[in-house]
Amino acid sequence: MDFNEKQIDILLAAERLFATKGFDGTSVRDIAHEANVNVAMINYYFGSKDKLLDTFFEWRVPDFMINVDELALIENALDKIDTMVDRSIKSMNSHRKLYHIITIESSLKQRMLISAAFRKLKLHNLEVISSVINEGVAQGVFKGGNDPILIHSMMMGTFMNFQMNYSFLQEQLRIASDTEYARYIETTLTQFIQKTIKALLTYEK
Amino acid sequence: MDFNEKQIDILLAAERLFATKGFDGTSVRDIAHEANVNVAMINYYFGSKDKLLDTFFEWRVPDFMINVDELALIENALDKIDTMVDRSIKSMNSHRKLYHIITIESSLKQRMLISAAFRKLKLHNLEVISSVINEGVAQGVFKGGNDPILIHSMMMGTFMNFQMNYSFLQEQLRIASDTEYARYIETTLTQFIQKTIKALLTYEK
DNA sequence: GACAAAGTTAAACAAACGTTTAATTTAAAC
DNA sequence: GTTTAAATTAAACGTTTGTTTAACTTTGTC
Repeated sequence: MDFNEKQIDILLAAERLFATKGFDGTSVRDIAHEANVNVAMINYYFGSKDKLLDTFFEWRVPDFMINVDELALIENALDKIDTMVDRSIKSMNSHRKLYHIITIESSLKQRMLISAAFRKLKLHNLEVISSVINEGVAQGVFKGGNDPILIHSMMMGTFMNFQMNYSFLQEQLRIASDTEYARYIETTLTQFIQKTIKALLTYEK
Repeated sequence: MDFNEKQIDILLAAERLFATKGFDGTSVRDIAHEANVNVAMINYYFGSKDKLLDTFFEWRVPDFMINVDELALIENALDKIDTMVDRSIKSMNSHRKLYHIITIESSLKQRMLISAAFRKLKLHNLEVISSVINEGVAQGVFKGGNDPILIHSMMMGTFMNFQMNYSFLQEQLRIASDTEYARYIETTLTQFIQKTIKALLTYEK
């Protein structure tokens, strides 16, 4: 999975355009123009527009996997939650536009390659969360009876909501720039999700 | 805002197709075929494909507004949260496919009419949540320092995640049918969000 | 420097797109 | 029954779509 300069130009151009116009809303000519290459180069290198999206996702997907090794070093269950959330949000946020596209595309159509890879990713991250929670329950730090699927959904959903309602939230939070918004996600939003999960896992009744 | 039978056929056909294929992924010929009408009827009645989406949204948007009158009758702050969440989820869930499309479309493009109407809707619901929380804080039932925007985002995001990751979650939760999934959202997921908000608002530190 | 392979280009391809036209049918009004 | 407007149709409109072609240039190898 190594690409030459021109291929990377195309992948990055596609990433930018898909994020603002969607997959169907972006033409291969748009991509070619944005990447400063000839239209035919996209089919030459990637086969088709669909395969470009597949390749694109496979290129980025490893970045979204939660690192298990790092978590294994942490003993305290509450700290584990914090680190897990922090790393998850950071990885999604660093490629947030891609994550946006993938979520939309896999929710709309049967994209075999993407759906399969995306499914594996979610399954991995779900298992990591599950084990962190179960460990905390075993230690007596967390209350039982909380479905990890729901907690996982809450984390992913809250983050995604910040992508999908970007302009509304930027206005409401009085955030001027793109970079400040990204920083807000990695600080305030991350802390909110950490607090929410911990509140939930220690909540009586 | 009253439509004849044929117009409603078109709106319903569009709703079904947009939900599965997206707006750009659906052609006016698809819609015409699904609604059993001539292609030209869509432009005849709605002007254009874009205006069809606008009309479509305006047609449904009142259903998504949280009813303030009902909440005013409830005194207990915790009960207010429960009712507010229950009604929000119920309304979104009853038109969940439309909500799916609108979220995607308004996140991708500058759709003036939709964005404006959607913005008003979110603003209304956000204000309702804010007042419920502030009331609870004034009563001493809730801890202060929780931004209503984040709680609102959490609720909407968690719900939306259940739309966007439909097949993954259906598989993980071992839910066989569409109706059972809808029921799960209105029971288990609703309770989870209610619990999460209450845990958050009463959480120490 | 000849040769083969890879890279690159403009042009053309058929198919699908949203929309409009002009002709025809239906419905309502008098 | 005639007239007028609304509804409906098949066909065509000009664009744009993703993809392919065939000619050309660059690059690396012997």
